[in-house]
Amino acid sequence: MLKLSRLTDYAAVVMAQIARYPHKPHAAAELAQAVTLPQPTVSKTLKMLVRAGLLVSQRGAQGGYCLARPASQITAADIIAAIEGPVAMTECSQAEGDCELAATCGVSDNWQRVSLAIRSLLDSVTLAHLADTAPIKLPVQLPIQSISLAAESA
Amino acid sequence: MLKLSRLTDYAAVVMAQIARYPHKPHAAAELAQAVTLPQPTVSKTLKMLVRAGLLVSQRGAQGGYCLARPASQITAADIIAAIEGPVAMTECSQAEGDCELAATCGVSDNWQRVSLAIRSLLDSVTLAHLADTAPIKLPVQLPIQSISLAAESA
DNA sequence: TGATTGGGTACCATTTTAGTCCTGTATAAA
DNA sequence: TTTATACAGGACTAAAATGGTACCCAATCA
Repeated sequence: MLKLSRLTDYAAVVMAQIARYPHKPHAAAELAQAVTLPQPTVSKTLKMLVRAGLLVSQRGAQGGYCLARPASQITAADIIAAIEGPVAMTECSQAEGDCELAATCGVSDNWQRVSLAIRSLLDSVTLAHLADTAPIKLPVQLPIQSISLAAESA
Repeated sequence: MLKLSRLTDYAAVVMAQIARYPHKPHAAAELAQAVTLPQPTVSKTLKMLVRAGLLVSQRGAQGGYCLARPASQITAADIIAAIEGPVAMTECSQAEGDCELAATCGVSDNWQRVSLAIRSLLDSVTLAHLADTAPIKLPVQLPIQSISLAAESA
């Protein structure tokens, strides 16, 4: 289904929640309550986001989590990567030379292009967009034939 | 990682292989050999593709698999859907009302838009493109601000 | 009639995912 | 200085998805 994992989904929701009140630290318990999810799970997600550098944490009383940078500078791709690792549609599009089928498959080049296009789409969507209740404006897909700018050839 | 499952990858490779020689039926064993994958696995994949209506099969001696329609009318989204089910990034973007967090999450609308954009990207890539050894021309992502066409608001 | 080739299903092993818990450490306030 | 608060890290378990295989049946053609 090309689906995000559940944790990634949680991460987005939690990040959005923080983004809406960016000026105070948010404790895990508070966030868990706000998004009605079990606390340990939310905690786990938060830790991953810190390790990825998207959140900063403050220990101790009155501590909690804050965005590491403005919501407009955190992308959907960042959040996905924080939980699931780098966005890549196929095995071979993440690391070079790992796929010993490359010779017979003859599809990898084009998959990688698709992967890249999705990646750049996700790069263009920021947390500020996600957290906004108004709809994001996304490019509508034009027919391929009408597009002049092409990916570089391999 | 937002990754395709391995079977989906196989499916694309196998479909591309058939697309390159569209005029004769291809036996599972022949295809397995061509793409150097175990035969039972290739068979399984082929069966799924038939059930999804992307391939037609012919039993008996000299039988095999053919494309159900021209490669230019089979999309990447079709292939993915055949193996993994409909393309949808989040739980709530596939079926309405299944996500009881919708009230607190406040992100679902925008995720759905992103999901739709990816979907239309995948709809625009055909098997003919994938099977082609020349690079596909894909739209380069423009900055969101510069895009005038917006998704309909909910 | 028998060889060939796909169809369907059930099954198993492995990996991934989700979720929980425990113990340790930093911080702020009393 | 003490104590309550809150994050850090890792281990562990349960459940689900995934990948792969095997088996037997049905259709087709020579």
